[in-house]
Order: sequence, then C-alpha cells, then structure tokens
Amino acid sequence: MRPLLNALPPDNSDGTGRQPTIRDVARLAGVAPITVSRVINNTSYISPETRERVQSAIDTLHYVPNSISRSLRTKKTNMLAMLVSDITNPFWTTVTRGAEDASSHHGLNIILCNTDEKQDKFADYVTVLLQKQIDGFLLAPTGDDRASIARIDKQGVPYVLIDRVLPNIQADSVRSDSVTGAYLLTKHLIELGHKRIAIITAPMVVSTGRERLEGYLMALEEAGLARDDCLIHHGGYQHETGYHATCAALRSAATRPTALFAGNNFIATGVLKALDEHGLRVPEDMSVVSFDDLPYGFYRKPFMTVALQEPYTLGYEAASLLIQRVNGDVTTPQQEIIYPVELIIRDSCAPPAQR
Amino acid sequence: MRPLLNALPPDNSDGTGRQPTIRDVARLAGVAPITVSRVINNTSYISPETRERVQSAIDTLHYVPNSISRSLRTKKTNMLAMLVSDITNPFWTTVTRGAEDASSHHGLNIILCNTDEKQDKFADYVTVLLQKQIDGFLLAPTGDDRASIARIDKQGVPYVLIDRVLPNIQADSVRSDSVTGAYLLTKHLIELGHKRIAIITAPMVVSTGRERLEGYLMALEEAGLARDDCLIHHGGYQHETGYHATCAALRSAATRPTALFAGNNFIATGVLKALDEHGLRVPEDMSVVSFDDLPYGFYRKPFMTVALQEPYTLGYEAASLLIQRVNGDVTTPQQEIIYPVELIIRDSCAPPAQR
DNA sequence: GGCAGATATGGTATCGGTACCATACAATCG
DNA sequence: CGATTGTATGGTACCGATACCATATCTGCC
Repeated sequence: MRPLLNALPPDNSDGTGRQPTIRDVARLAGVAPITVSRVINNTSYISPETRERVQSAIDTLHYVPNSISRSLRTKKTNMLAMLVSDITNPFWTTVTRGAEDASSHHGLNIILCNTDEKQDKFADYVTVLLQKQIDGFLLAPTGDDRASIARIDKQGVPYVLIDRVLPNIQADSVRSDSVTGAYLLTKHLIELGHKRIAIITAPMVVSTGRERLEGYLMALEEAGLARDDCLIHHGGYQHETGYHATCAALRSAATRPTALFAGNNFIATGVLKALDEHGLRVPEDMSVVSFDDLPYGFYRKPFMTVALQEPYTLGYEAASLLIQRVNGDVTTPQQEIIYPVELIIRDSCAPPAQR
Repeated sequence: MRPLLNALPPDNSDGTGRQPTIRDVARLAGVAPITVSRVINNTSYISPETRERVQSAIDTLHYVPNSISRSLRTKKTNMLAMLVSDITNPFWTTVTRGAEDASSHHGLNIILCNTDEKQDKFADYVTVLLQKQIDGFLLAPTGDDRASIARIDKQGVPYVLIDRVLPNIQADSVRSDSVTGAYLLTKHLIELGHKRIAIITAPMVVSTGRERLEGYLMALEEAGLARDDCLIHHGGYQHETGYHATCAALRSAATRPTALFAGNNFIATGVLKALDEHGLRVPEDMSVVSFDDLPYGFYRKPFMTVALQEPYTLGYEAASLLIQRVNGDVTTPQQEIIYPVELIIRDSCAPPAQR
C-alpha cells in the first residue's frame, strides 16, 4: 500500500483528472450509460456477460456512483432526519438506535440533529433539511414548533412525531403513556403513605411534561389529596432542574415534601445530588421515583423505582411508520401509537418518616 | 391556521402541482433564474428593487431552494461526516458538540454516524457517505480501518483523525496525550505505595488503548516494577469490559491487585459495579483511577481520580482543521495535534491496605 | 408464419440549480 | 474624450444520474 496522505488530489490514474462518472464506465465497458445504471441498481434484465464487463469497468475505474445526481433525478434522497431534544440522554440515543435499525433495513440513512430543546435550533434544522430534500422527519418537538412543522407540511414531506405531540397538530405519532406512568408512580407513593409529594418535570409546552403532571394530579385526586402548586416544579429535562428544584423544595421545613417525583432520568440525577448534599438518605429520609432508567451503571445497582418506557421500540416503530409514509402509503389512517409503561418497584421508596 | 395533516400532497396553490423551482420564482419576478440565484446566495450586485421583487416572489411561492441540484453543480454538499465509536458515551457527544459548533460557523452541517466500534459498520458508512459526496470526514477509527480510509483517500476527500490514529497512515490528526495521562495516573498510584496495579483498557488495535498501556508501562518501569501480563486486561471501552475484567482480577486472592486503572469512563462504571458487588470499598479496599470524567451527576459528587481530556476542544479543533482542508488549504503542512491531559486527584485512591 | 411476451439494450430529455461568458450602462479618471 | 472600473443582468451549457420511450432479438405456441 502506498503511504496514505489525506487531502490528496483525486486519483488521476485514468488521466481524466476527475472522478469517473457513469459515462466513463459505460465507455470502458462498451455499453450505454443507462446500462451501467441498470447494473448498479438491478432494475432490468442484464445479460451475465454485460454485467460482468460493466462490473469490471467499475472496479478498474474505482467508480463511485454519485447519489447527488441520482437524487436530483429520482427526487429521493434516501435520508431521514431525526430531531431530538438532547443527544446526551441515553433515552434519546436508544430511540435513535431503534430508528436507525428500522431504517437501515430499508436502505435509508438517518441524520441525527440535536435541538437542545431550543425552538430556533429546531427551526434552523428544518430549513436546512427541507433544502436537502430529506425524505421524511422524525420529530420530537421542543416547545411550540408548529410553525416549523407547518413548513414541512407545506413541502409535502411526511413526518412522525416521536415521544411528544403538539396540540392541534393532526399527525402520526408514537409515544409512551406518560399519563398512566405518572399515575402509577404517584399512586405507589400514596399507597406508602405519602401525602406531600413534589413533582419536578418539564414545562407545560412539552407534552410529556403536561401528561406526567396530569397523571400525578389524577392519582392525587383519586386519593382525595388536594393539589398544591408549591409542590409542582417546572424546568427542563436536565440535571440542573432536578438539583435546583430539589433545593427549593427543601428550603422550608414546614412545607417540605416527603417524596419526590422526577420527570425523567436526568432530573432524577439532580434530585439525588441535591438530597446527598443536604445529608438526606433515600429512601429513609426521602422517597424518590422517576421516569426512565438512570444511565446504565449509575449507582452501582439500579435502586430507583421508575416508570420504564421502551425507547428502542419507540424509535423502531416511529421509523417504520414514517418509512411506510415515505413509500407512499396514504391509505393507512393516521396513527396515534401509545406504548404502555411499566412500573418497576425497587428500593428508592419507603413510608414517610415520622415527624 | 388550517388543521395540519402530515403526508399531505405538496401545496398546489400555484396550480403547477409541484414544488416551485428557481425558474418559477424568476418568471413571477420578471427576471432570469440566475438573478434569483444571485439574490439567494448574495453572490453579485443586485439592485435593491430587483432584490425586493425576487424576495417577494420567493415569499409568495414559498420557494425552498433545492440544495441537491445546487450541490450537483457546485460539487459541494456543505456536509461533513463524523464517525464515532459510541454515541452513548458523553465523551463522544461532547466531541460532537465541539465539532458542530465549529462547523456551523462556516455554514456546514455534520452527519453523525455511530460505528459501534465495528469495522464493517465503519466501512458501510464510508461507502454511503462517499456516494453522498460528503465534503470531509472526521474519523475515530475503530480497529484497522485503513482499507476504508484508503477509499476516502482515493476520492480525494479530506479527512481528519480524531482521538485515535492509525499506524502507517499519514494524516491530519487531533487527539489527547494518552501516554502522559496514563503515565500520570499510574505514577500517582505508585507514589501512594501500590505495586500491583491492574489496567483495563481497549484492545491494542485502538491507538488510545495502545498508548494508555504504554504510559502505564512507562510508569511501572520508571519505578522499577516488573510488567505482569496477568494485570493487563483488554476489552472494549464499555461498561461490561470493566465489570468482567474486574471480576476476573478479583478471582484469586493471591494475585489480586491493590489498584485498578480504567481505560475510560464507561470501563470505570463497570469496575465500580463489580467492586460494589464484591463488597469492596473505594478507596479503602481498592484504589481506582480512570480516563475521562464519569457521566455528569454520576455518584452524587465527583470522587474519581481521573486524567481529564477536553473533548469539546478536540471536536472543535478537529473540525476547524478539516474545514481548512475542505476549503482547499493544501499548503499548511500535515498536523498532528496532541492536547495535554490534566490529572485531577480526588477521593478514589488511598495507600494499599495492609495484608 | 405470425404474434405475444420475455429478454436485453440504447437515445434523448430532464431533474434544478450554477459556472462561465457576455452585455450594457453609469461613474471615474488621466 | 476614450479607457477603465463598478454595477446590474441575462443566455447557454452543464453537473451526473435516471425516466421514458423505443428497438431488437429470442422463445414458445397456436
């Protein structure tokens, strides 16, 4: 192997001084360009001899088909885009993994875009991706992204909402049953005897934030417990939110809750950190529940009582549905797929301490 | 707003039944297509009146430029690809963040691809990305990916190696000083009095695995300690490797090490889990050091003694260098950029327990 | 023999932009 | 005043594939 050097000029061994095109291959093989195209894409009858001549021409020239020009003609890019809110969260990377697996079975690639829960980043990505003629979108809307979604709509590009929905948007969607999950977690705490349960979750513009609050309130109401807005904290789905909201909740001994409900795994890590700094033990001094498992390996062994989603399935099924639409299926009625969540009871909850 | 419905046919308000093109805009504005192109790209003198007429035509038609056809003509896609080994690791997501920031300043987008440390996934991505005429590659090679890299080379597409290098590959590269980092960590343990230090790291085909072993051996040699192959464990940069290797290291009380060196953060989580299951406390019963910080929020407060890299900087600088090359800079000599790592001493190490 | 259908290949136009070259007029200048 | 430079716009060809239509041979069968 010759020593490799990056940023070399293109291979000039054929003397043309540029990358070979389908015409160069055709000339060398003594056939028409369209025939080469057929060999590459297996789209028509080709005699074995021709196929072999073409293939050997491809090999000698190191021909690489140009999918840009292909896309221009076919109006398909074979690319899907996925806009997620936080790529550092294992929940989302697992969703991505599922979507990728579903896509690769169909020869589609996924462009992963991190919106950082910011509406303007969402909008910017949509702009660029529409120009790039992406075949379809998997969207986890951040706040009110309806304007961006309307633009996707206007271009006639299919999309599927994932994990989150938006009011007044009629669209295919795949998500987990946040309401029931939150209801079960809260009910579990109530059954242990807790009466002052704080919830720390995402703002109401995020549908999972709304739904988890709804499930929480449902359980309270069922148990005859009054809603107390002092116990409801809204922030982002981040570590910092969990940390600061917990500190705030602990400030006054009088109103201090006996249990904390973290809206997702990252909030839960912040909650635990704040409790630790206040010298409070889980579950002896404070019970904690959360949505989603903590990052793998977190805290030696899993000890948190959680409502488990199936992020891989979410991603896989959302992508499968999108691919159906991309392939022109408009007959299947609009889908709103909601997966059940599973309550996993571990060691982070106990009856409230006596005061 | 009309109710939104995904997978609608494209907007037909102009009666053409298809997406408007630059020619449609030109017709409506009463100018030539090239003039519209100039307005969009700001590439030539345009009178204010013309600009406004064109802009308003763009607005009425909801024209979205097609970057596929643009790329075909200009031979630029304004896309970079980044192939990383493990997208679930915060180290890599932070690298990505840095690369994205550097790229977006230049109007470039990054396609993030997860190779899962698998050579065939690496090769498959390279194939697809070359066809998509990506402008440049940021590569974290997994094992021996030289064949794939040779193909990139042959197409004349610039690339920069990031975090890892490959033997006999002359290429721009950006990475951390693994040798010194490993040397410092090991030396720290030796100075505390440890004589039996196990290292758990990546296989030798990964350059960081090689280099970290090298630094470890350097420190041993300097201290006059003999190399003991029973103390050297190779696996992947994953939680499982740390877990299983630690279990193996603990098996025999006679050969049991007094300190463990984890090759990266994920290995460290596995190490901690295994120690916990064996009822061993850190640092009282076992000292542990690691490369890279544990995931944010891990273990309440940071307590691990680590060699810190700067993943954001790595990503930012690698992308900046790549962008230079993409923009045609072939005069700057080949760069091999190595960032220092910082030894952060926390609470995971102590002198070895008396036997 | 003639015809339907399977097999195998090619010519030409086209996707939607921009490169390249050309043109025309106004302002500036020695 | 003619030449030069700056401003403003357009015509045509082309990037590298494939869609669409056409053609030719071969087989089997009535």
